[in-house]
Amino acid sequence: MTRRTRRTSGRVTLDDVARRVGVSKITISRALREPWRVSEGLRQRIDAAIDELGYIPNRQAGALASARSRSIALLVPSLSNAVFSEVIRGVDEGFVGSGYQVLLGHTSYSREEEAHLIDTYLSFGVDGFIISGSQHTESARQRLARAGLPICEIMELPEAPLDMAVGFDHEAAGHALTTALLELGYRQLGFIGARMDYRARRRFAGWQRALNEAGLSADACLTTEAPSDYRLGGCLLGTLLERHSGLEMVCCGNDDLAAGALFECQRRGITVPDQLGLTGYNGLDITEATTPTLSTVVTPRRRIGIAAATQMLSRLENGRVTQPLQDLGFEIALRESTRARGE
Amino acid sequence: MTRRTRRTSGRVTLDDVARRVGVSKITISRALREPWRVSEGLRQRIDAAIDELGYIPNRQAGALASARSRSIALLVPSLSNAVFSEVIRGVDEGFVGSGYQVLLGHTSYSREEEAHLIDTYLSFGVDGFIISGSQHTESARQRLARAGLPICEIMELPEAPLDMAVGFDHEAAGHALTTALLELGYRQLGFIGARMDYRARRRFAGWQRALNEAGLSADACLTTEAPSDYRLGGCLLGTLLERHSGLEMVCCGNDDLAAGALFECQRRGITVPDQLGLTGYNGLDITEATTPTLSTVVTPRRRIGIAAATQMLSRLENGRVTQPLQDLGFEIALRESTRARGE
DNA sequence: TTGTACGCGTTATCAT
DNA sequence: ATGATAACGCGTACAA
Repeated sequence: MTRRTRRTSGRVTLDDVARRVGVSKITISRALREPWRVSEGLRQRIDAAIDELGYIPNRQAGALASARSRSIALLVPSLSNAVFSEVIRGVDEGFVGSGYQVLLGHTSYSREEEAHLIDTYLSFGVDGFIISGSQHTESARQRLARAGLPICEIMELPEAPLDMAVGFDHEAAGHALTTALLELGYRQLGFIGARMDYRARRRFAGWQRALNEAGLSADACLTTEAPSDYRLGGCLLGTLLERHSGLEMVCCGNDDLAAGALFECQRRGITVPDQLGLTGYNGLDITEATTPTLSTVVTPRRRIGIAAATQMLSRLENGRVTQPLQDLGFEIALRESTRARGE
Repeated sequence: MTRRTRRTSGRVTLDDVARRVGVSKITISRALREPWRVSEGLRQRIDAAIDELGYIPNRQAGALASARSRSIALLVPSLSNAVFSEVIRGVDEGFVGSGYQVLLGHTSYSREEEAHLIDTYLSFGVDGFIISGSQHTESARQRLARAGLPICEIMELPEAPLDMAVGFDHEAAGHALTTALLELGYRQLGFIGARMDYRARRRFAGWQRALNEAGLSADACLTTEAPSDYRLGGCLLGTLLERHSGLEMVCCGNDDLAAGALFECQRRGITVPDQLGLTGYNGLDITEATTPTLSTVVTPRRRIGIAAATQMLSRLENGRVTQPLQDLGFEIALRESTRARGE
C-alpha cells in the first residue's frame, strides 16, 4: 500500500528510469530527444539505465503531448498486386533514418474502404498521408481538408491535387505504347483489361485515342471489373480471339494479363510474336523473364515512392515544397513479344 | 485571452462535442463505446453533433487512458513476396469487424530488422504480435517476454513457441513432395533454392532426407542467399544443368524459381515434363497458369492468417486459447510439369 | 442514465 | 545543464 496509483501494466516508464538514475523524468526525455543538451556523464548513466530496465518509450503519450506522432499513412489499393510493393519499398526507402514510421493500409480498390482507412489513420494521429490515386469520396476529401495535414497523391497526375502529387500520365502512356506498335507496322490491334480502375481506364483511353488518330478500328476490346490475374489474362485473350479474327496484336492492361495471355498462346500453339504480338503494362519482373520476354510500359513505381516520401518529409520538416506536382514519366520497352521494326 | 490553454491543433475533441450537445464528455465517450447505455434521444443528438463537427476520436488518448490500443502488429519478411500477401489477407479477414486494427511491418528477412520493428510496435502500444517465423534475436525474445503480450508465431511449427503458433511442417512438406516424385519414377533429382531462410532450409532438408532414405544421390543441389526471383530461377537451373548431366527432375525451393526455371527451359528448347520435370513450392497463382502448369506444394497461407487472427482475438477477448499450436498441413499438387504415374 | 475526479506517460513552457 | 508544473484527450472508478 505505498502511494502507488493505477499502474496496471508492468511497463517501464520514463519515471522509472528517472528514479533509477536519480534525476527528473524530463531529463531522461531530453537525453533521448536532444542528447546534446545533457551532460556527457549523465547521458551514459541514463543510457545504461534504459538498457537495464528495458525502457521503451510510449509513443501514444508522446504524440498526445507533442501533437505529432512522427508517423505517416501510406494507402495503396492492394498488397497482392506487385505494382504496389515497389511503391511501398520506395516510400520506405525515402523515410529511412527520418524517424518517421510508415503505417500501411490497403483499400481493396474501394473508395469507401479508403475513406474508412483515412478516418482510422486520422484517429491514430498520423502527421501526413500518401495516397494512391486521385479518386476519393466526398467525405474523405472533407476529412482530409479539415485535418489540414500534408497529403501526397501518387501514381497519377490529378487535375486538382488535394495538396501534392507524384506520378505520371497513364493516358499518355497508353497512347505512346500504341503509337510505338503502329510504327512497328501493326494494324489490327485488340485490348484486354481487368480491374478497370481509374488508371486502367486512362491507359485504355490512350490506346483508343491512338487508334482513332490513325483511323484504325478500336473495337476489338474486352474489359472487366474483375480483379486481374494470370488465368484471367488467358480467358480474356481466348474470348477476344474468338470474337475478332485477324488480330495481329493484343495490348493487355497490365503485365499479369499479358503473362497469362502468353501462357494461353503457348497452350493453343499460337507463336508469339510471329502469329500474335502481346504487350503488358508496368514492367514487373516477370516481363523480363518469360519466353519470349514481354514488351511493356515501364512505370517508375519505386521512384514515385521515394519522391513522395521526400516531398512529404520536406513538407513535414521545412514546411514547404518546391514542386507540388511531379511528373516522373514512363518508358516504352519493346521486347520479344512484339515484332522487330520493319519485320 | 480567455482561459484557453495549449490547444494547438484545431482538432475537434470529445469536449467540443459535449459542449455542443450540452452534456458531459463522458457521455459522448459512452455513446461511442457503449451506445446501449445512453438514452435513445440523446444518442441521436450526439450522433448528429459528431457528424456536424466532424469529430474523430483520438486513439492515442484512448489507448493511454485504457492501456489498450486495440491494434495488433503483423510482422512478415516481405511485402513483395506473394506468399505473404495471402497471409496478410487472411489476418485481415480474421480481424474484420473486431474493432482491432492490424499494423503491418516487413522485416526484409532480417532478424535485426524484426527486433527493431518489435520495439517500434511496442512503443505504439500494440495489444499483440503476429510474427512470421520462429527465429528471433535474443533481444527480441526478451522484449516480447517482458511485454507479456499475446504472440502468435506463424508459418512454421516452432519447437518452443513463444506463446501460440499456427503453421505447418516445412521439412515434412519437402519430404512428402520428393517422395511423391520418387513414386512417379524419378531417380535423378536436383534442387535449386534461393533466399535460404529457415523455412527454405527446412524444405531442402526434407528433400535431402527423402533421397537419402531412398538411397539416391542428393548432390545435385544449388542454393543461394540471394533474394528469389524469376530470372534467378533460370540462372540457377542453367548452372545446375551444366554441372550435373542426366537430371530428370529439378525441385525448386519456391514457385518463383520454378516459373523462372520453366521459362529457361522454354528458352533452351527443353520440353517440360518430357525432358525435364519441375516442381515449385507454395501454390501461388502462377503455378496454375503457366504452360505446362507447375506441380507444387500448396501451403495454407490464407488459412494460417485467419487462424492466427482468430487465436489472437480469442486470447485478447477471453483470455485463453484452446489449441496453442495448430498444424494446418499442406497439400501435394501434381500437375503438368511432372510426368504422370507409370509414364 | 448521467456526471465528477483523476490518472495514463509524455512533452512544452518557463524557471533556476 | 536540469527541474517543476501543467497540459495533451480520453477512459476508469465511483458517485449521484
